[in-house]
Amino acid sequence: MISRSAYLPAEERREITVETVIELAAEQNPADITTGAIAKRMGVTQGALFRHFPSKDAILQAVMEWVSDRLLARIEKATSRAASPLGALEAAFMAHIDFITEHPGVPRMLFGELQRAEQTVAKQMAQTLIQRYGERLCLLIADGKKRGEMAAGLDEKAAVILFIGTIQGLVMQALLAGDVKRIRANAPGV
Amino acid sequence: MISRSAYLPAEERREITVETVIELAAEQNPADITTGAIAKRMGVTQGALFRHFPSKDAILQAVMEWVSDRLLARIEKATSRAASPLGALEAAFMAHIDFITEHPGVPRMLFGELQRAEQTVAKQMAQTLIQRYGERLCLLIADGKKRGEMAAGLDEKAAVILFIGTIQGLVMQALLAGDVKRIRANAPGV
DNA sequence: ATCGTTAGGTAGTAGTCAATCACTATCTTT
DNA sequence: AAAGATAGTGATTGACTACTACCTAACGAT
Repeated sequence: MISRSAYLPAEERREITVETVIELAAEQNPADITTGAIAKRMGVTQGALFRHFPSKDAILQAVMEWVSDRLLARIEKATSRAASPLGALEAAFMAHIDFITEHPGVPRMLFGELQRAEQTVAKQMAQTLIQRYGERLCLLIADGKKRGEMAAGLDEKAAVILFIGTIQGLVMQALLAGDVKRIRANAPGV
Repeated sequence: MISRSAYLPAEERREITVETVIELAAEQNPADITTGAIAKRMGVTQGALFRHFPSKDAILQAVMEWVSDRLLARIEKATSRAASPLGALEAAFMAHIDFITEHPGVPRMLFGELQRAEQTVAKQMAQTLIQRYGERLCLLIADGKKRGEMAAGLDEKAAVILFIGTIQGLVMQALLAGDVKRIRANAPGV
């Protein structure tokens, strides 16, 4: 069959919706992505979205789930391939940067969620994502200290803040320059 | 006169408005601070705001101006008192952290502005603020290299990203924990 | 081929928001 | 004390939002 069917199955629609939101987040403020804008980009009417999601927040929730799964999986994969803890950290860093380069909307959505006042489910997911990420890094650093790869006096929590902060800094620079590719160019130097 | 007059002069109202916005930004998502919420906090009606500002964006613009002036002045003051470039960097770091601790809404507003898609005047001011800040740091680092305080091979731009990124990281941690004081506690360690 | 199920369209509703405007209260100048 | 100027009120407007109810078109199993 060459021609696609006019209707998509529900699961596929949900997937496409999530990807569309991340796509839109790369172009505009995640805070004012409307359901209308999402639907328009998908080539459907606005009301159709609510056949697959009970609310807008449920959409954001699905997005955070998507991000969590993919990002953590990539980090896991990258670190497991590395020989030493230090190498694993570097691999995690580059994997993270690669992920963001592919999906520039992701850090914006994450930060946007964290900014929210109400404790939504989506915000909770963003929080646990970063928390789990931090723990993973903490383990790597502890491991590195044991093997003598890193200074024993190193404060692990501070190091984690530095690690994530550096990525945030790169993202912010890209936000300022409006240029996503610059991230990749600067990353090795840092 | 003990009792205040019922009406405030325009200049004072503008000042209070700006401070109120920063206050609100510390408690909720800057993106959805409404003119109604600002007015309510000030104890005036919503319409009254538009007697002193032509639009909501003009209010945000005034806020960014307020932030720019105060933050840069503090950094300048802190760095000028330091004996060496390295000491100046440390002083700038702590001055910045202090400023954020006093006004937790500031980084949130800054980041919120940078996220916006449209090129508003407020966004431009945020951009130039960070740009000028970065240049100032760059000079300090270059100076430090000359005096041999820092490694000559150090990439200045990367170092600046690290510097600002670290502060961003601390802010994000506070955002996660919902605890502003933690910033100050962790700062020296980093 | 038929019929129940599911995806999507159409056309709304209720609510919120920034901005406006006619009016009133307060202050200042003379 | 009168008059003009300024600060603030309160009601309203129009644009935009998430969400819904009802209907139609396509699908899939028998």
